[in-house]
Amino acid sequence: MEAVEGNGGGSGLVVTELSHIKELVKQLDVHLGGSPDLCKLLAQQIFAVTERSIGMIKSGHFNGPKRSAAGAGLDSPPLSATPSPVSGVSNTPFKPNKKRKTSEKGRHQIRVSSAGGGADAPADDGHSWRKYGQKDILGAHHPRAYYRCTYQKTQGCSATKQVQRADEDPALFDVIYHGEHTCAHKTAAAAMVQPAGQNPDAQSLLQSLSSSLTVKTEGLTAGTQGQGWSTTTPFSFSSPAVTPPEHYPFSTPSTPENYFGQGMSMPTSLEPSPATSGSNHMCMNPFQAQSELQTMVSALVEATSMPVPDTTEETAVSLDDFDWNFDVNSFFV
DNA sequence: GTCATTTGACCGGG
DNA sequence: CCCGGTCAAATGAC
Repeated sequence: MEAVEGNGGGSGLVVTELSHIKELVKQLDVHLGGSPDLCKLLAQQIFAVTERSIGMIKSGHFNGPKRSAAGAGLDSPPLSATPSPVSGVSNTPFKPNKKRKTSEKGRHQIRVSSAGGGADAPADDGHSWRKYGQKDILGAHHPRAYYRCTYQKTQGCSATKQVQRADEDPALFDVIYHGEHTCAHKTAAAAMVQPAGQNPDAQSLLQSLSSSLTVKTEGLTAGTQGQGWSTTTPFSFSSPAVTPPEHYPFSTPSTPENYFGQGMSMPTSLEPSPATSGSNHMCMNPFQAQSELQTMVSALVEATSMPVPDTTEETAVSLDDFDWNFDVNSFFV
């Protein structure tokens, strides 16, 4: 089989790695046994993104996001986290700058589905947000909502996010995260800290998974240089237990069913036909996909290392609900 | 009463 | 001047 054209010979390896990921996740499901459903949720996310990546690579269409914001000049978080505009209270009636430069802390854009279908916003991402503004954006069909961490005032958390419904598909939302959460308050999903490893086997698998992802990303970088995307995925997996990125796309502490009940686009609808890839909203380029994958995997690593909270052993659903047996090699026919 | 959301105004970069 | 991001008063929900 010849590798797919479009981006060097790296794609073949990529697909191989992706199929490997799926196998690993499968095994993970077995090893996790009575793990919380969050683990399962994340595993499903990994599956979905994996398939997306494969689809993109196969079709050779790495159409980036409409707005080049994501791939532009991210990262470069030159601190300055401690602004010193304090003196503003009292005498001086003059207001501080209401606008910040776009060179804020690290940004991270993701695309999520609405929860349930009719929702007007993506579901909880594990943090408490307070809406502080909404604007109609030129050229966009839907307004953009601005959120900031609920605990910005009490704990000085500077995390913010922007949520905007996708132009074409109202079920999808573009979420851009700014800054990192410094607040200690998180919901169950995001509060997973690193106690003691309860499932060493699973952790081992996940670490292996992480390695696969890293290799894959490198392959893509080498094969598709010059596309205009900046490989801005500063995720580091050198240590499995070190602070991973907090903002991973999905997480539902209370009602995880919402995601996969119907709103989530599942495997069956993920592989339409390569020919019509133009009208599809796969607005993530491979690097973004890898970013999502790595983020979710890191969350999984955390999840596996936490003790079972509420002996909800019954929640051990099987991943067999989805077609894990789909053959990656079929893409190369 | 407290807290979150709404909404128009304001600010500043491009 | 235009447009995106933020502020803050008004309003609503609990």
